[in-house]
Amino acid sequence: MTHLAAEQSTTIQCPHDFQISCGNCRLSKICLPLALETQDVTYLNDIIQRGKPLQKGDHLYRDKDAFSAVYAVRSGCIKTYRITDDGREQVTGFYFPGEVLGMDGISENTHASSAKALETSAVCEIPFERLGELATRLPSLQSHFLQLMSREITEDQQLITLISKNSAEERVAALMLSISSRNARRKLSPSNFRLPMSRIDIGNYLGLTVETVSRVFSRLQKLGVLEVANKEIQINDHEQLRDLASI
Amino acid sequence: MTHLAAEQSTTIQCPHDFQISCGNCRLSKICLPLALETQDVTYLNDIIQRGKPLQKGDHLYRDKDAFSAVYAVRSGCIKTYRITDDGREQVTGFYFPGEVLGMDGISENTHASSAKALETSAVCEIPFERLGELATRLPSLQSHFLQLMSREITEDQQLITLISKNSAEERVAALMLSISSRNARRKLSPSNFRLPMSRIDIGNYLGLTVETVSRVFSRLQKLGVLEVANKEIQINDHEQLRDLASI
DNA sequence: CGTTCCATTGAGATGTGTCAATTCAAGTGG
DNA sequence: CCACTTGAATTGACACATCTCAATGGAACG
Repeated sequence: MTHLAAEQSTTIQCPHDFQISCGNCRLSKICLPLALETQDVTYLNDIIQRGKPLQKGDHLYRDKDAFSAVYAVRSGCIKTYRITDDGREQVTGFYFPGEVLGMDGISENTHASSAKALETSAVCEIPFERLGELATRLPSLQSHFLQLMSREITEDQQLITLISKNSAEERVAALMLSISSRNARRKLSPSNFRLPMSRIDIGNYLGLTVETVSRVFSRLQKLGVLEVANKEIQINDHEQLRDLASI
Repeated sequence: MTHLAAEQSTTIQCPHDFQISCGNCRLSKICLPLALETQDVTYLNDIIQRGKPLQKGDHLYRDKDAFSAVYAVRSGCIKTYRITDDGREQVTGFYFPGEVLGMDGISENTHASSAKALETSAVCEIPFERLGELATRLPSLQSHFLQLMSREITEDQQLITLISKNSAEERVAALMLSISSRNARRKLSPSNFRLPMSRIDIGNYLGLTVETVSRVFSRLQKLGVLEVANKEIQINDHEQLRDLASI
């Protein structure tokens, strides 16, 4: 890809670069630093650890691992999931760059879910102890972190509503719109993107079988709302898609 | 101590009493004060406001109300719900004594759901600003509050899993077990209780229709697992109920 | 003591799941 | 570089759990 080639030739803006700091990160406007003054960002930056990128399939953490940090995605995509008592998987979220995950581990000091990279991904590790200390000194950090957790709650509740009240078509349409707007937030195309997750993951997340997801995509394509070529999605008619999602 | 005893003999500890304090509240062991030292409990107690009990059907707050406080239930039961874009209701939670609600309002400074009393209920109002200030001084309060929010997240994710992976029978069984264990936590009978919510609310919460809920209750009764007399529930066989819930 | 809402039960409709077959994409080793 | 393997995605036919519609019974409350 031309985009990637350009990044590599300059060596500055590689999204997986783990030498980057919060201060010069493209994502700081939508990530944790959001509410902080320039000086305070450096305090936050100082406690953050950046390791080697995760390869596709690597785990960031696993269910029952000791909880020590929350994570901000810098590139790639992470899915979180839990295993039901009878051994099936339930996908609970997809996390894109700028989004923070791992907060479900706080209550029991143990992760309540597992997190796995859907493609090569870089994450910032934010040690929770030190974040807590810092938050007592920086009220705007405390309040922003509470907001993040609260947003996680409202998003989970939206998903509950989506799954329990909406048809297969509406669920898939809603997910496509969600991914589209999260792309827009990162200044990427809201109409053309590559899905990082499989149909299986999509179905699992939305409470549907793979077959149903596949059929819905076919139907939406026949309607001309979007074009699907394996994982490449092109949204042709946002408005109609919103109508179909009843959102 | 003697003074307290005297109080009890005269005005018997009414669960709706709004003169009660965190220090002498029966629920302090499972509620917000949980992690606090005796002295610190009084600080918390000082910022808490207790009003007149809510009557059945009264709203504690409504969707889009300005967010100013979270609430701890002291008696009765509160349901939270949101209205979907097409005007239908989605019940997102039932809150029993000792449980804290309203945290979904933090992210947007506006409540993301409505909260309504299912029966006469008393609540403690905890102004969020002052809780935040207090938390910066009492680390154990900060961490306990974060734990509360984190638990809300994991519970929502459990509900997502329940709705998207389990049959009607499993969902109803799981809810009965949840209510049973929450009763046990408050030293009430885990086998005999009165449901504060209607079948409609149960179905709505679990992503089922009223009719399906009703049929499931009938089936469970026919199996001898529990006895249902309108809202009175008696669990005869916890183990079998757990099996049916696959939990 | 009627009115109203809630709960139960039955019969039939339907959206999604299940099972199965085929095609397609990606990765691997000869 | 090609054959081979493996998993992902699509499509069809059929089954079934739950929904919808409808009727009745029961509880609660003024």
